[in-house]
Amino acid sequence: MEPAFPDAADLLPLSFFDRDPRDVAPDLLGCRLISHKGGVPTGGIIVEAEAYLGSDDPGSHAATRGMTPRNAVMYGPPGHAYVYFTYGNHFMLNFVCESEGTAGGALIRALQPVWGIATMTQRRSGRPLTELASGPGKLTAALGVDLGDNARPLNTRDLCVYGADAPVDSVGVSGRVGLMHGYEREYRFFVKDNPFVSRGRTGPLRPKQRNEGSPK
DNA sequence: GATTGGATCTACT
DNA sequence: GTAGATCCAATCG
Repeated sequence: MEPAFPDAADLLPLSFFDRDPRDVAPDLLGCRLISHKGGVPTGGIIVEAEAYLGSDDPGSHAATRGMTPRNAVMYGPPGHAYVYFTYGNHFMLNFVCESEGTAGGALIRALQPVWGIATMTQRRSGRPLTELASGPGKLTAALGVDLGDNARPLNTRDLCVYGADAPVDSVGVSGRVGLMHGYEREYRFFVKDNPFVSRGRTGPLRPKQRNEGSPK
């Protein structure tokens, strides 16, 4: 059955995020993320996260061109959700870190489903448990997170983060996934021996060669 | 107006 | 298991 629901007293204070993302990301492992979309609590344990810095990080949105309307949230106060649309179909969920005025965030890449599994399974078209949230786009779909959650504080009923119930067994570190620049930096943290961690890269990373004739 | 960007999904070997 | 196509928005010139 489902483990006990986290107590409100376990909510992470927003100050938890007011520091370097490289410290926040590993600390998020084992923490519990829960959403209340449609009145149904869904969520689980964070098992994979990546750190993104500000202007000094080539893999960050903030590095490309400073602040833009899209990534402005990353410069805002810590402890807020930074949700952004990509791939035309998928969302990415980040937690804003660092003090207001400094860009920084932790990207949540994988979740171990715990609460509302039935609902999440429906949202994921009946996929097996291990694939409900084993990826950034998958996990937002499972939780029902969308652009409406952008800039939302992480201590509200709709979306909140609780501290770790128990320390994680073993934390692994590796290079980040899916980046064309800055991927060599080892800012990716995950729980070792956990089947819910995303596989990282599978297919070729850069198709690059598109439109080979194929007139239409 | 044109190009870039990255994860997921589906089909096939 | 592997490979390729898809898809929408933001950014750039």
